[in-house]
Amino acid sequence: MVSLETPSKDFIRQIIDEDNRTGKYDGRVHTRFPPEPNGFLHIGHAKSICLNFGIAEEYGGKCNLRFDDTNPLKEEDVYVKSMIEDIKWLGFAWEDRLYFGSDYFDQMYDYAVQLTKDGKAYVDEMSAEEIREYRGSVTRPGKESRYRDRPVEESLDLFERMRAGEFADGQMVLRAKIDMSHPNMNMRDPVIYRILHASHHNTGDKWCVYPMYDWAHGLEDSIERITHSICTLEFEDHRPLYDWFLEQLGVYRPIQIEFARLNLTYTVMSKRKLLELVEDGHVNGWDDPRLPTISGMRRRGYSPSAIRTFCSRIGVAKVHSIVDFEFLEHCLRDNLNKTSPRFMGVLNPLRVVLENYPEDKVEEFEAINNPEDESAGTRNVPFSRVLYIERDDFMEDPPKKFYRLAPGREVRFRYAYLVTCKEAVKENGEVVELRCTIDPETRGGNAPDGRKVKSTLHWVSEPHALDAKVHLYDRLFTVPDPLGQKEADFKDLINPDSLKVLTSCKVEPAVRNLKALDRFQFERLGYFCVDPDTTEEDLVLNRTVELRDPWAKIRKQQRKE
RNA sequence: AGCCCCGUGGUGUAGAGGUAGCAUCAGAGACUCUGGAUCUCUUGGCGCCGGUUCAAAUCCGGCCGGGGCUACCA
Repeated sequence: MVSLETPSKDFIRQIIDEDNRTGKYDGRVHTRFPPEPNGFLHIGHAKSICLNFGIAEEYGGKCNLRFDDTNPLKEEDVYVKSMIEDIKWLGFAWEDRLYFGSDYFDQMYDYAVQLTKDGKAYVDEMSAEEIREYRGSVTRPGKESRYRDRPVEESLDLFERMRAGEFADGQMVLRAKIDMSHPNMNMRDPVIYRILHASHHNTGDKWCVYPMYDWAHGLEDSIERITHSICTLEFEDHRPLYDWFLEQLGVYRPIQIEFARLNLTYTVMSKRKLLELVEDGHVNGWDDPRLPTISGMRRRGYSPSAIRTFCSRIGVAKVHSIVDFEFLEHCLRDNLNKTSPRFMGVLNPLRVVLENYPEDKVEEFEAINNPEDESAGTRNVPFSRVLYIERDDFMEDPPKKFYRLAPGREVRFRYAYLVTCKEAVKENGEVVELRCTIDPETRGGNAPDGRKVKSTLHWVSEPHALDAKVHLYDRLFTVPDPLGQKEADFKDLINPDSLKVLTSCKVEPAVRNLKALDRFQFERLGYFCVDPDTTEEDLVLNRTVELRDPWAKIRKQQRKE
């Protein structure tokens, strides 16, 4: 019986529940993630990875990592390596189940021979153009090839010689014999083997005939005894063929289930478009932090956990959809808030001199590393007469709702003192320095008389400050759907401010202890991570995402008014 | 034009004949040594028409709308 309190499940998990209930696969759940190693993994793949590995985990089943490498012209080992790194980083394990479609080339070939023997496949010598012509169109039935009814023995002989390398690329192909007038184009005698005199990243020069996707994929699933073969919507029309092949061969049959791929606003997800951005130099490589690639997101400072949470919370369905970028950022902040140590850093420094603070005095204040995690402990931050604060934290002529520093106003310097601004020193009309005083009674940040201040600012002590270069990243495109614009090429819609480089940032000394890719928060600014390009001399930081910032919104509105 | 898939707040999803829920976004407020976090509240939705039924987001029919399919790619 079905439990009364069935938690909400997506349609795929509902199918699996039903299959488990009826014992279709004896209660086994075995999935696979089958990328073609011809590019880099992106957040869209992460959805599929989380789905396949996630389902296996939930049902106490297994998930294979299988590289679908049936086209030697496009596939390379470097992609295999990067994909393995990315999937591991996301936190999934396939134990000893790392497979390649090419592992099964012998079996696939044998099955093709069997199909031919059964009179259900034939060698066609028509050219690619002719085959295309004969296929007909979506509204017009196709025509049968003149080679379609050649004797089985002849096809067998030709196929054997195709494999032996007697023929040139494109000279002939092996085709399934199905139905040239089938309303589903995929069933109009699909090609299952083609000649390709190309070296394969795994099998080298052993083969010069390679199986097509439709032939290979179902067999790979069948050989691995996959139960639920989960793929994206564009393979829906291929399912009848998937089933047909396995049925004709009389072999084990998984079921194919299709779901909608992930789309995100303000970015592009197709491998081809990403490649274009990389090759044309619009971004700096596949791991550019502006890209939705796993490697780019890793370098940007995304956590595996945030990505996994996102993938599970967006759900799975068959409707085409575009998820708001803001939702990804929400999942990111939610995770980073709980896990990131805090530091103070000033992006656009403004010098502050505390006139009543002794010249050579240095104090240390204890700062909380993570208010969300007591076990993160505390650290000491040095304080002295000359400090830097954020330029944005001071206004000579503050508008309504600006709570920060202004002439005559008192604010708190985090963990330190209440500070009052006495004067703004200007050069050529620009504020270059603030002269301020502290209230010595407020050491630690609280006034004995109980008076309150409206805001707390972060600061960095000038003599102790570390210099840093900071990359500020913003969305890659200026519009939510860069590919949906009729009149414009998506590359013309790239946000010119997607990357800003700040070179004179000042950060507290404790940041020195961080390693490449370490994630942290600069209080009041956002989440950052250490860029791998960081050296002993040059500290390079990447801004992952800003903190939610109500003041920025107010400011924006005020400017409009 | 043929075949296949899909229509629930702005966005992403739940619902399986009986009070349309959750999340995000947006707006308002409380709290705060991060204008962060947290907490409270508010706006907003079943594509359309008909049928079945005491009762339809749900079942049936028609329409409208969106997407996919004509590689020796995957």
